[in-house]
Amino acid sequence: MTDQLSKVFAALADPTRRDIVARLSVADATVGELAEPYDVSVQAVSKHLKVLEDSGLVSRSRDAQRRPVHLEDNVFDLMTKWIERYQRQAEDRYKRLDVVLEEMDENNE
Amino acid sequence: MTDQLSKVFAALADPTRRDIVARLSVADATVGELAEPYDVSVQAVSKHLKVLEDSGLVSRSRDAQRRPVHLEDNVFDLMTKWIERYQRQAEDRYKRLDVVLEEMDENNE
DNA sequence: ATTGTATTCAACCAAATGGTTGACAAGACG
DNA sequence: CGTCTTGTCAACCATTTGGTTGAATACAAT
Repeated sequence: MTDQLSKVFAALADPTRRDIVARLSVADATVGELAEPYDVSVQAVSKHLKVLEDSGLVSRSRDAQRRPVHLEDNVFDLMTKWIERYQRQAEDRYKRLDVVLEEMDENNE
Repeated sequence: MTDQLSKVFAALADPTRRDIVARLSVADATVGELAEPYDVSVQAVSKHLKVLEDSGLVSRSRDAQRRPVHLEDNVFDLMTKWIERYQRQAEDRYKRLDVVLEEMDENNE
């Protein structure tokens, strides 16, 4: 699982990580702040953030002993492009199917 | 991992499964047809299809001993809605930040 | 009735995942 | 200096994942 698209999808497959992303869309936050509402250890959240960082969804800077986490929203485009491509492809297929059915109809008249 | 969104993201985190979805966007296909180009057993592909089916991304009908697989493209909306929501949220935040910075600039003039 | 084709089920295995606890590193601050 | 805060690293554990092979099921076809 080396490609970024796989990593991004895998990262968002976890509800806790999706929630972290949701909260980061409002404001940057430190690891401690992010961990606070969850019923898991700070280390576990730190691991989640590593997964998110590896996927490119977040970046971390440094402020003394704090590590503010920032959402890299540009990565969303990677997903939406993939999704839209095949969604469109599928839709187009049904459109073409409609045409075929219409033609069949016309031939039956 | 019970919620559908988690299942859909997890399903698409695998390159083989993404490729299957891509091919199904062109046309329905049987398990055997889908398995053919990959260097894994038919059973492995059958498992992949089970994951895709559990996520709601595909459905299977029956035609004698065949099990034609069909892409349920409506599930894409589930993802795009989630993504767009937080993408917009993040963008709005930067817009607001821009306003703040502009105001600071104005005060400095 | 036997054989062939398409697919799934079952048991197994190695690797990855998400969690834990304990120790450590880097700064802030008394 | 010593100590508190913030976060990561390391080792460990149970569960899940993606693959395998072999057996079983469900039809078709001869």
